[in-house]
Amino acid sequence: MHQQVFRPADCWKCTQGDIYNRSICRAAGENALRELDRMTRTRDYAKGQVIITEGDQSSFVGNVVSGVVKLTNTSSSGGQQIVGLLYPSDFFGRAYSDEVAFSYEAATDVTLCIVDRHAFEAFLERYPEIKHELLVTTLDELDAVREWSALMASHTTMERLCSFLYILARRSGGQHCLHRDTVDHPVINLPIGRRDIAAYIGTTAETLSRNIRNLVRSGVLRPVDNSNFELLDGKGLVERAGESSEDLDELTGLGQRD
Amino acid sequence: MHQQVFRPADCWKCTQGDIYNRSICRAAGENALRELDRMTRTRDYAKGQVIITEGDQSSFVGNVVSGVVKLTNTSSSGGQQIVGLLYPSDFFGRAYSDEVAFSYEAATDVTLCIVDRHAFEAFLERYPEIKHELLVTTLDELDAVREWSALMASHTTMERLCSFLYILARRSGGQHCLHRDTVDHPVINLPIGRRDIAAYIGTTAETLSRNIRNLVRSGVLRPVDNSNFELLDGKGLVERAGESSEDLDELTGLGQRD
DNA sequence: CGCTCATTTGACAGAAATCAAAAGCGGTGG
DNA sequence: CCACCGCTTTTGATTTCTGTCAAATGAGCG
Repeated sequence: MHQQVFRPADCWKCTQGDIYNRSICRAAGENALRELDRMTRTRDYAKGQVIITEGDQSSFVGNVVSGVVKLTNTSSSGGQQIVGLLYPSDFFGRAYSDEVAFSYEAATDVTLCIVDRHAFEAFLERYPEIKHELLVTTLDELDAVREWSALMASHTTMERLCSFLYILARRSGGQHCLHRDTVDHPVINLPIGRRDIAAYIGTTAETLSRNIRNLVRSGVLRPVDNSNFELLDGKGLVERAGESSEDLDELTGLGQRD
Repeated sequence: MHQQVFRPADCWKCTQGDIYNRSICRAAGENALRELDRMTRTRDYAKGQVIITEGDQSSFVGNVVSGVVKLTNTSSSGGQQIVGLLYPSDFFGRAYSDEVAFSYEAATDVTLCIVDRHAFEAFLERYPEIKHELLVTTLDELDAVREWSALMASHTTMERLCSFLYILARRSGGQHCLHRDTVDHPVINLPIGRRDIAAYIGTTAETLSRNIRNLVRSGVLRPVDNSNFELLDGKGLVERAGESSEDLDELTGLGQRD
């Protein structure tokens, strides 16, 4: 997935590669990185494993190193609602709160770089520049989530689906984890099941299925396998999203910031 | 709206009343408050006036003192989409960014307490405890917006409308600005027009109108005037929202944190 | 009062949810 | 390797809901 070799002793640094440059530790100096090395450790979760359960004590936080984590909100009625997807370099968990508001679940096999929450908070006090980075990151993400929720207020399912796919295309294909068949035809990977996607974009699995079929029939997508689609007509996708690509680009930092 | 008399020279303090206790300056000590007094000023905007335009340089930030501010996202297609509502004590504007992502517009006549953005950022460096408060506030708000966006993924318009109304009931009736006819029948005030509400909850003005009518006919709401409804059956409202009131309560800090 | 704009209402066509059933996929164990 | 099982996804038929167009009503304002 990444060319880089991951070194456990070097977790938060994660080399000069993608993750380091995008996670909050890009603001960390030598000393801070050394400290982080000592206090963090990596942990793997198999697809489907629950990492943190909604309502739990917030005991650790961290970064996604590889794979995709899904953020869910379990409504009292029992329904599980997707609230966001976390990609490599995204921060997860809840600092400065005793309780976590959402569940975190491994959407694929994932590797996380985790750190005790209280230790991390103490660490932030020692390194205000990193705390500052966390604040800026959070503000950016807030903007992104607001924009996302505006997008999800689109009237038709097709608009919402295309917005979702466009963002996925940029996250899964454009930044980390390059998967391309040809230069102009990125492959969009759907890391979660149809039912989850449907709930995420506010529809049902049936309607979602029909809309995907329409995109395939009209030549926008070509199915590779059940969870991978080649994007043949990016322009068509954007048109159907009913938004300009600039607007959609602002959202690339979907699950977590850019 | 508030019994308190607002004193310009005392803006961020805003007296011992509601606003002070809920805004980030609750973390401010004596010295910080004195400084804030000097650097802030209040400004009134008439209903409909634009406070900050999307894409503008982020030149000032502040707190809502009275009234309601609507946060909008202008899509490239020209459509204006409501992204959130800001009530008294809510922070507005964008710190640590040169550009603002959304427009801020006075939904009612409003009074704001404003401060130059760079001066405020410099101020935060001098008072880390307030910067900390801003971080915590932002994290809380992020959770709230995420939950809101999950709510907006409800399938039917009625569910989304009832969730919206429930939150409004708590914001406009429960916390500041108590308006009650009887103990159990709060009055819900709609600070924005139908068209805006419709866009906010992802439907059209026509469908919204029909859904409101249904709520009135089934005895959940009683119209007081065009923008105020008495909530006769709070339980019915929650049932129709398809969520438990606990879930909805977490969202009270809608536009901005709690 | 007459103007404009917002909101409501009605009629209708189109989109989406629902119910029911078939097909596809992934794992297990023979 | 194959058959079987449970699960997800797709498909079809039907009903309900929602968006759209058009027109009437109502509210605010000079």
